[in-house]
Amino acid sequence: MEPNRPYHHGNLRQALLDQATTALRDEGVDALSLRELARAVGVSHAAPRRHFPDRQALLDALAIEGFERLGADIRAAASDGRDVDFEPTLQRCAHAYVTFATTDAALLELMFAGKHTDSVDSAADQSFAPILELILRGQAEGVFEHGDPERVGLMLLSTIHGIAALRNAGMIQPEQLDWLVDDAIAHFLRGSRDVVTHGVDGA
Amino acid sequence: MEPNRPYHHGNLRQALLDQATTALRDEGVDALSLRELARAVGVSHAAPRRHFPDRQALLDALAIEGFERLGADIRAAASDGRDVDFEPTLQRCAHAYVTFATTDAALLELMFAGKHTDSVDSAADQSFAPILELILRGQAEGVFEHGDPERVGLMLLSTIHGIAALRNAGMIQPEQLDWLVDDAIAHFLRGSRDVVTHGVDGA
DNA sequence: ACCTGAACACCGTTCAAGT
DNA sequence: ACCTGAACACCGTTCAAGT
Repeated sequence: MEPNRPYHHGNLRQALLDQATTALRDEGVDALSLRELARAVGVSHAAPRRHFPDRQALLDALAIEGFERLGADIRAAASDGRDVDFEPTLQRCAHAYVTFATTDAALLELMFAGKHTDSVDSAADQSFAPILELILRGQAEGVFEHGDPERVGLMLLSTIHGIAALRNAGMIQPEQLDWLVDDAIAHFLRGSRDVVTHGVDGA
Repeated sequence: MEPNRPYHHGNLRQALLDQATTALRDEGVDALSLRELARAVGVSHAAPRRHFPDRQALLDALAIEGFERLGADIRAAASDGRDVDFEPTLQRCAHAYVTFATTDAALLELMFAGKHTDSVDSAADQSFAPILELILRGQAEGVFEHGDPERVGLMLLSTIHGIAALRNAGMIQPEQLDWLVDDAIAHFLRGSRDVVTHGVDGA
């Protein structure tokens, strides 16, 4: 829309990332080619190189954007009803995670592929921070399982992530999804009946 | 070694699968090319097509072999001490799962990629059968969490798989792995209280 | 039945050259 | 600084042809 941009874009980098995000959702990782991205954006096949030295750099950037969006989704779910009960807040966060994970399954795989650089790792830490905060709050209120928050957080994350992964693998059916997430949350709460052991009662 | 085999192999299919398994472990999925496989096995680049119509067919076959091996590993862990306590048996199974998953991280991704055919799904079901059996036994003995075994099984599987996935993504450190798995198991047991707190020393 | 060899379309990556 | 266009090596897939 501007008159004097160099060739085609003021911001080729973001245009490529946006196009890649769509293509990733529609076609999967394997179908994601730098050449086709360049074509779709209207630029020569060598142009992306200025912004992403190789294909992996593009994938890393996508993963970082993914973690940022995931973190924002979780944060939104957490602050949505900060003034109310702990359990539904935690549930909203978990469902936000699973919704993200199932909506952008290919992106999720990318984010957890583990081939990425340090910058991706720190983006991941950022996105999980609100979960840790929530756990601390739950422990302070006495409704969440005790123990080292770091480890309990990894445990909760593992469970929710595992549910999402099994769903994306087709091993969990859509109808089971919400149930399982709520069960998983209940597993980590103190005092809400028969979840693990059966909690509260003395002995 | 035989004198009169057609060109190079009596069993090209298995030779390709074996080579692929090694390459997968050493180089990852992206580096897995049919042409290089054919080369490594000493056959023309078009030869694999008789056995695997396309690349995905090879990946599916690898996934099936993976599930068979995983199932065998779990079954071995389960029957290793069938006559002793339930908890250590379950722990051995879970550790077998995680060991498999972290040793063959790329293969695990393939197995849970979800793009595969029905034959892969049934192989997956087969490999998880011993877990379900074990849960039934644990419930009968009254030491394992109650509830629909199908759902509790998915829950347990999600948790263990999630731990393995986060480990492969680099978000869980090697030293934390065993701890987390044992904690996860304890989470599903009845009567062994306050699992994730600090366990060993008296209250 | 099983494999070969050439061919096609596509890709990631590189680099001299343009503006 | 940012992009183009040609070039290179590699790949998956196809198919007529060999044994």
